[in-house]
Amino acid sequence: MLDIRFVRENIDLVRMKLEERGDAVDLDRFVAMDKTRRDILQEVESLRSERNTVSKEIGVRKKNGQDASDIIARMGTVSLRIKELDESLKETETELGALTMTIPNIPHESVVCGTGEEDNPVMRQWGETPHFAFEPKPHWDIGEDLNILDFAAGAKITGARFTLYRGAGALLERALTNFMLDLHTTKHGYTEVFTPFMVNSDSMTGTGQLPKFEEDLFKVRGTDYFLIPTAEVPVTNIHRDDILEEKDLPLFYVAYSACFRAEAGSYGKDTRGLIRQHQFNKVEMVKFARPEESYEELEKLTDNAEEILRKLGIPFRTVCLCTGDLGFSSAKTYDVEAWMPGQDAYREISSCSNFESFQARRAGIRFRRGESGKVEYVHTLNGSGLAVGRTVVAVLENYQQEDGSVIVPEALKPYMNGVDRIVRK
RNA sequence: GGAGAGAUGGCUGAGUGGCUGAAAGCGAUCGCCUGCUAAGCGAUUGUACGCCCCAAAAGGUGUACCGGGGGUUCGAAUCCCCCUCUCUCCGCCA
Repeated sequence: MLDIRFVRENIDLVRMKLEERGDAVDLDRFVAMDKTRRDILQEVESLRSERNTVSKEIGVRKKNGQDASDIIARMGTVSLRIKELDESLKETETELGALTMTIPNIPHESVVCGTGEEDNPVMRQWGETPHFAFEPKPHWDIGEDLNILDFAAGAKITGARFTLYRGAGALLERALTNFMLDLHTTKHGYTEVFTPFMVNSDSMTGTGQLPKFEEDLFKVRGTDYFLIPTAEVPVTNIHRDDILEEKDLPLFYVAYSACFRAEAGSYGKDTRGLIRQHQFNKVEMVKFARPEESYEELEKLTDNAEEILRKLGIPFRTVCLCTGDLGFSSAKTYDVEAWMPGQDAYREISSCSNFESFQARRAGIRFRRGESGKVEYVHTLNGSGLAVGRTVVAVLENYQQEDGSVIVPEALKPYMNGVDRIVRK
């Protein structure tokens, strides 16, 4: 959610910035509704003021045994009018609120203009892509040949886009999760949290999934609850409606969670393998920062994600999403893309974003400036550190051997119960 | 799932229709006092939105908010209805 006053006062700038994203937003309607709201508000508030004053007078008269029927009758009319105005105010605010909720964030000035993925500039690249003396296999073949990934079983148990991990596969997923959590908590200064995997609609609204993207979510029948598409939602909402102390900022949280995505509209995309699942595991980093430090924190956050890949020895590149590819709530996003030899492509494995005050405003997350005592919105940031399933993919494809086995990366060995090579059993 | 008790400011806790944005205490901040510390004294101490002023900040002013929503009334923290959450007991359960 943008600052309504900022939009009101910088309407042309906002219009221009949103056009860069390629989104059509009816800002004229927004401005008109905003004006209507303030007009009604002024009228109803002055009537309330009158009523408050006169009601006191009624109280005084009654106490003194005087007659007050004339002003009581008058206030009856006033109250009726207030009720009418309240109703139209509510209507206006509901509509204005709905409209406001559909306006995306303004891209940061450093974000390049573009229309899609192909326009994302590559910021850096790390690692040598491995050379194979044989044709590298995609992970779905590696996993099935080693009997550690069972896509058929996942489909039988649940349906498409669900996978059963078996033996060393399940161990690998768990090892990666623990490796990531340990690195972020012991080396990068994050506090680990473990959250509910279902959240209510207020939480989903706070981080921007609702109301616009309900079709991407799984809703729990008969409740107001949704399965989380990312731990970003519960973790960011830890501080919903809070006023934090400046001295406590920045706050760093890391959380493992299962993530659930309906993947509506992605039919036919990545239908094979682990890349696009309805359920996957992810370690998520979330930060709450002062506005003046949030971009520095974004760089560090992205580096924290990249560090996992460097330690695992997996080549990657980092791109900065252009205006046309930027997510709804984000002002700036880096995607970290791991090299997947079996698919001969870089694939997104982490997405690190600065939301500035966009989520904070929706979710009411503020902080008190030490000196002035003034209350301001914090900046929220988050990034995957990393998507665990996709990291399994990267490990399998980068460390595959000609005999079909997979070598366990050095950094992961302490987590693999002595398994240093995954072989068919 | 059944029965009961609750939800008020940073915290504890008064408040059953008007003078209560909310007593009192604690905490916090600033000042005074004081060899130091403690004690004492005084002042300040919520958020949101609108309007005025304004370069901005500050300031002024109005409205709303006592878990959430609706109702009664000239007027609701206070009365009525619905919901949520917390606590206690019983049942069930990993």
